[in-house]
Amino acid sequence: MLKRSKQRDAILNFLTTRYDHPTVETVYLNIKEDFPNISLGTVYRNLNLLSKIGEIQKIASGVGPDRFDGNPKPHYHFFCKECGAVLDLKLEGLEHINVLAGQDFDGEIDGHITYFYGKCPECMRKRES
Amino acid sequence: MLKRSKQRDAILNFLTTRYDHPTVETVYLNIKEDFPNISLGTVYRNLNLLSKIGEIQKIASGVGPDRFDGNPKPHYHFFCKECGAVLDLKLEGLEHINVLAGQDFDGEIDGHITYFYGKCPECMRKRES
DNA sequence: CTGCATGCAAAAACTTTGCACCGCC
DNA sequence: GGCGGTGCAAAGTTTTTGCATGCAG
Repeated sequence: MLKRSKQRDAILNFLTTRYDHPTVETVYLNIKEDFPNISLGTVYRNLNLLSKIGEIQKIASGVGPDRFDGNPKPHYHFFCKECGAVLDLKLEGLEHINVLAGQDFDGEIDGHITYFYGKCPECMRKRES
Repeated sequence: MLKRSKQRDAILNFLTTRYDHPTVETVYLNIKEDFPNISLGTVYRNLNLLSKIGEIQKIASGVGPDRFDGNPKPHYHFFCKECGAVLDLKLEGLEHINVLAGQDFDGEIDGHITYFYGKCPECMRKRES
């Protein structure tokens, strides 16, 4: 029932070339270069669809628009408080915190969402100058 | 420069009586009982102000509207995937994960935001029946 | 008085959706 | 040709903001 489309292919393909976790708007503007008639609604629909079927990840920072990650494998993210950049972190899984959280809790802990924040390497460099 | 207002007092006071992390809308409707003329804008302004000065916490789940917590002390939250409830967790600080995250990262890790998700005690009970 | 806070409404920011049409299987 | 996907635009949701007025210090 899932039918392929050039637009969706292009969106997925674009996302795999970017490591800066672009917003919907960024995806839209870039895909538009190849598909001048594509609509924002289509980008939203496909981005949501792709994240639902697990081919990409949606990152909701809570500030500003959602961002998307072409890497579907679980990993952690870092948000720079200075420039707003979103970076991938090299970090082993933190499943053990689920256990900690469950120790004093009567419900069921299925997982967690964590993001780290601070100053990114680039902004550190700027400050030192 | 920070001038007191009855509305803000009422909002802060209301929040300290609630442990279910109400949304702006909920706060608005409740405060309205005592201040029928209060506007949603005022509630937003005060909630944002209070969280900025650290008297309350803003919880951005990424889905639906933000929620607010009258307890300013750092603690972790749990989101129930079934009923949407937001609960406080009894959980010691997880500062050690900041260290882990920083081990392979050239920037500065100042902190993290984590929330856990799963099934809350109440929804567990319902399922068992 | 001075200026922050409020109420009101408009607008901004972000996202979803209804509908007619298009194109793949 | 049937059905999912698209483009377009309208509408939905959540939040912010400009402005005149009100009230605390």
